[in-house]
Amino acid sequence: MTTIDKALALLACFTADQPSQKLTDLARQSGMNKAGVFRYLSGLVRAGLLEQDAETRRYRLGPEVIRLAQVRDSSIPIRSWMRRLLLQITEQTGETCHAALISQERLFTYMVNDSPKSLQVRISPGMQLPFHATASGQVFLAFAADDFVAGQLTDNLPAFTDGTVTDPAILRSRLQHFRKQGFSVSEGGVDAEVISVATPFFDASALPAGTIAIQAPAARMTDSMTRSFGTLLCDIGVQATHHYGGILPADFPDNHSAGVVLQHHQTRA
Amino acid sequence: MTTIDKALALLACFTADQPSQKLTDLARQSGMNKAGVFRYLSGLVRAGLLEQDAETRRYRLGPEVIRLAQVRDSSIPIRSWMRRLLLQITEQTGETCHAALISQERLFTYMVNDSPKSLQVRISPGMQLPFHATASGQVFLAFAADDFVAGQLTDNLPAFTDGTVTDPAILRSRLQHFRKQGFSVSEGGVDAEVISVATPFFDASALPAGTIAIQAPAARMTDSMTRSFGTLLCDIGVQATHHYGGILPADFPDNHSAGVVLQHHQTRA
DNA sequence: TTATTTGTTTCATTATTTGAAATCGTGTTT
DNA sequence: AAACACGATTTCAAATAATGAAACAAATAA
Repeated sequence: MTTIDKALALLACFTADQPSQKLTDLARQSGMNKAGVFRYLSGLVRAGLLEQDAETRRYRLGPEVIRLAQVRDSSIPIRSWMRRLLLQITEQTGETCHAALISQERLFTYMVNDSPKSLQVRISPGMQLPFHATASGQVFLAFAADDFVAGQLTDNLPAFTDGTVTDPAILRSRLQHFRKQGFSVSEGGVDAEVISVATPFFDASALPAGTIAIQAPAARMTDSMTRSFGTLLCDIGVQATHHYGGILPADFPDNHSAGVVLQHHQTRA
Repeated sequence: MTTIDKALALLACFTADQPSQKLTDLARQSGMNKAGVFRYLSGLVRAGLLEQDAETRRYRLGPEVIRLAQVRDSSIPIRSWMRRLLLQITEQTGETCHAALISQERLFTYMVNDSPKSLQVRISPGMQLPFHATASGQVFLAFAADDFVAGQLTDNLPAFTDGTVTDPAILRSRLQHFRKQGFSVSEGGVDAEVISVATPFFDASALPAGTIAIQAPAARMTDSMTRSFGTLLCDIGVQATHHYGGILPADFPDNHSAGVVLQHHQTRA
């Protein structure tokens, strides 16, 4: 492990749940020597990736990460078309929706579009989505590489509600189904009383780059609604893939024409 | 210079003008050995801060910078209130406006709100603003620390148009004036035919954290309009400072103009 | 006050970085 | 097809920076 890896591993410790950290905690969390962590953090501060609160001495992400994100979006724009797609979803469904992106094997919410009508979901950008307990995570796995899935669907998955499925075997069989239909439906995985429907969009290797999901209170959902939400999302996912410069996997369902159900050949397990 | 400094110096090479780079260019640009640059870049790729185009082998910023920016915004939110302020400005003035932030001694555009009426300015987020040639840069310097100003107002400043002022002495006297009135006005510094008006907002040390600016075609601007734009911006800057958790410098002009609606441009244009 | 915790610096030892040159890989020219 | 050109990647002994235990400093708790 190089010096750079060790220094940058500290960056990964900053999450929406823990947006600012003490030196001692970072040292414990990363298992590195306190003096070394101090030197790494100093370097990250010099580069503007972190900044240190003058009074509490706590570290938090610095303004340079904003600049870098802007630069990335200027060459690989996602923000503008994703916003348009999410607005479109909420317009057609009236429900809250969000987009998530993958980075370093973590799926995090990137953009949220709140439903005008209800005060339902408390999703905020930057949060990490557990793969096994969210519609987004599950549909991501459904189209991910096998070894990636194996790395995620371990034993001892945490349960967030009574309804969280933690059995890898059951999850795997659901993933197969989600892959066939192109979208996932998940009820009460993290939040009881909430149904989520999600679909992936793909990168140039036909691997999922992120997901787009609708979240609605379970009370007002019916099976036919989840189906039409799923169909809508698949269509949106195809558009997102196109904007992203990606390609669809060969077996991604193409139910673009409303109501027309095509016969699918099972091309891959 | 530590290994980390050298590795992270490469990150700073990625700008809106050069969002993707070849290894050889990065080596030349940074003055480092090609083999070392390769190792650094590999580390940055492993951390997700960069990614490498599979076919062109060029490096560009990776998805992790987006996650980090989201996390930063979740603990120090700027996006939501800044958007509201910019909308407010365009609503009251009808002109394009933008916000810029400082990072690593570079001022870059963070958010742009385009005027509904015209196709004027081609500012895009992530671009670096030269301090001496933009209204934003100048008003930033007007409130910046002396040694920072000294570092920026060197001899041999580049001229972008015939109207760009490059004489440090002249610039310094303008800064004094801008500091007194709380906003800057700059005509044709980068773009001929464009007038900019800008004001800073401040961090917890009463140093400028960024700027907010209006840009309009020179043709339809009058002195009284620039004055009222400036007054509006000062008010917005005070609000931004408050949202940002900063404090105003003691001499920041407090011209209470609340309620003044800027309508004259509509009757003239 | 003294004890305790947390952040920062020191310094001899150790392991990593370094960079010129060789190699690989791909696309281009003869 | 062979030779060439160009940039990316790997190698390896020499050079240098990283390491971490312990000392120190500064803030906080008892």
